[in-house]
Amino acid sequence: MKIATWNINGVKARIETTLTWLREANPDVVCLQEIKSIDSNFPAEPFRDLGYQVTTHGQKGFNGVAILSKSSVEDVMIGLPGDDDDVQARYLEATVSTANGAVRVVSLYLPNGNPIGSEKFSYKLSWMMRLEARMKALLAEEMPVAVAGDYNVIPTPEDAKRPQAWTNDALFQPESRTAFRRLINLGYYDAVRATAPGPDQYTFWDYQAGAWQKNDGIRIDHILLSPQAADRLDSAGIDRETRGWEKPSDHVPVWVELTI
DNA sequence: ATGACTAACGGAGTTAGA
Repeated sequence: MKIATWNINGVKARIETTLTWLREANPDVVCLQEIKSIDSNFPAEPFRDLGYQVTTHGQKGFNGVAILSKSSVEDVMIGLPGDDDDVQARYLEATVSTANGAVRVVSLYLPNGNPIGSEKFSYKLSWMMRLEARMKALLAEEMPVAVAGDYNVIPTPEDAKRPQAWTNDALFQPESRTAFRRLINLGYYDAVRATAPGPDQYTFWDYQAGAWQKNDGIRIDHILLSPQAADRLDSAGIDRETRGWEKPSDHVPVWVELTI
């Protein structure tokens, strides 16, 4: 089972790009972020035509996540538990089943958190604490779990071309990186890092200042696997070539292949 | 150098991204 995640930066603007990549990469499950669409406006038909069941959790104008799946989808959970006042559409969870087994799949869009010291930054950190609680509960299920999405965290200096340029950014703050390590230390496996070691493994390049041309990127899109999923990990990768396409997202897809 | 792009909303500039 191939599970991918991609922050497409607007489904309306990215529909053709997304469909082109789906035809080439042919993932079984796709987690989308920043669909920037309410559920009723999401263009589900072209995805259904490619064989996907479509589950969305959107809102007007920004944010919004989705899960596309070629096999059956059950037990959908909308929103990250822990704060009834949080109205931002950033979290979607569902069980994807085949004849060979089931995987609990999360599509998340973690808050950016800039600028440091603002309410947005404290929202990011509290959101990550809620995520830690949820991911701990998921481990207790003792089943394959793939927590995929745009984490908006640069885990280590190796995950940026110019780490010094991010020292005053919420994505690279010690608090953000510690919170990410706490997720790993629950017992999750950073699949893309493990299978794409070394420098220059990036998933985001800014639209500005020729970042793509200079490979001035960062690695902020991650797939964390529970032990039961990591045991089934065959391969993982980053589809960086999509960043060079016409009308690209500023993020590229990352994916894992599991024996399920 | 908080600039540089891009998308959504709305119908001109503002908000948000990272």
